[in-house]
Amino acid sequence: MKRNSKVSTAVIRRLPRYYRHLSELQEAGVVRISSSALGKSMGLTASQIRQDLFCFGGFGQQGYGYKVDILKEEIGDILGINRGHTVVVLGTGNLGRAIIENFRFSINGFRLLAAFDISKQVVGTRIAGVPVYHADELEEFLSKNQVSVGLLTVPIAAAQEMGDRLVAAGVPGIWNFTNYEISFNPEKVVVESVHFSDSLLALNYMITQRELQGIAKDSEESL
Amino acid sequence: MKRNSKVSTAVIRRLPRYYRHLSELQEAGVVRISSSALGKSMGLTASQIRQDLFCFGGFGQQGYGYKVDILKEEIGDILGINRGHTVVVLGTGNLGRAIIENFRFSINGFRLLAAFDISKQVVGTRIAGVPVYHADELEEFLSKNQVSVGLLTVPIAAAQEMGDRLVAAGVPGIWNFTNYEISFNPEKVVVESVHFSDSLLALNYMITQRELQGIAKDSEESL
DNA sequence: TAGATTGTTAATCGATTAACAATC
DNA sequence: TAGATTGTTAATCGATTAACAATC
Repeated sequence: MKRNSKVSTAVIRRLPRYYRHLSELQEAGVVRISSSALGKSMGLTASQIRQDLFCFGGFGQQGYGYKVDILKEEIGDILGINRGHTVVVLGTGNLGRAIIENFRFSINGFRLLAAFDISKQVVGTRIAGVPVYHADELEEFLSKNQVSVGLLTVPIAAAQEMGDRLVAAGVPGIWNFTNYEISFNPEKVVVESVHFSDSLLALNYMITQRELQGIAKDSEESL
Repeated sequence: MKRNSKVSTAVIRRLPRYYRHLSELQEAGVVRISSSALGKSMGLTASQIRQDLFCFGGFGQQGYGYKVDILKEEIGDILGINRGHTVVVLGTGNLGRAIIENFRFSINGFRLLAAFDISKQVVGTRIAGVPVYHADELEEFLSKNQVSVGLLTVPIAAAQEMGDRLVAAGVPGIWNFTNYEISFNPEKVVVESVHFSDSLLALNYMITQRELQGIAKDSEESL
């Protein structure tokens, strides 16, 4: 597999979407797809899809298109789905619990090893089969287990400190669900944040634009 | 306020980040900030920030910079935070419940009016003060209340149908947390999706790149 | 006033789209 | 073979960065 040394973030952000769409196609029993058909269903141009895949080498056949299962497999490899990566969850409040119980880690190539909290009520129990340890045991656990990603769902006040402890223990990835701009040495760790409020505010902007256009249109009509 | 008819999505996606950073600055008691200082703290260039704000007209003072409170207020207005928008939540499983209990809607300019579900155990109760109605009552509620956004946390199988019902009732925005590519008439509704798995897969890609670089480096060193 | 920093235009860079030869 | 569709280069478009006059 050819790997362009520098793949743009725009392409990287599209890869999971490709993977998801190809999974849906595969489930629907689609065997083969052309770049133009895939583009139509995803709202992208055929050219862009071919250009994106070209970053990693071609996976199609000229005159035929792409085999859905092969392309899905290849993109999965590029995303690192088969690398045996692992997660621990820090914080088992509502959100942490919801993710533990509902998010299909295995489908995304991750094993969920454990959760950590400080509440006596949950420490020592299991959530959806996942053991919950006391946060004091974090370092010991990390020294005994290869952990790829720490998922932060702790209260904002604890976010930076827990993150620092993960980084200090050599965890290479942080998946941040706290609505807080935690900051780490980018040499040591990759941070991916899910900011619900950024998402809602962007939606709010788009709705507002519609409303304003509606008003503008109305006053035009009333002229 | 000058509104460029066409503001790029790249700019729109940065607006909530500006808003969040300015809120943090305000809380920290910072009164004034220059584009270069804000850029440094957000990882953007000063030029980009000035260019972004220029889309909406200038909010700063030459030779001085930007007043944090004024800029925050202006960006809040651009995002539509003071427009009295409202939300209802569809689905009160773990994730829906977590969002209802933890997400600060009011800080983002939204009022959370109600939740809907089909489970007898929750219908008729309140979650964090929010009434839970039966999904059958959705249309009646929507006809009596101005609802701006429907938050979808229903099971995938129900996502499209519930979304269609929102759209049919004239709800202008859908905030989609189901990991499913629902599709609606873009003339009628704006959809903003939060795909946890896309986020984790992008993180996985970045971690994998690090690992591969590490290996490449190791084998260089061993030469 | 002098210094600082914005508002705004121009230049550069990068991403997307177009085009087409290669080939299945 | 003829038709279809990719891989890949070139052209275009848009976003970011640079520059600097305006002005606080």
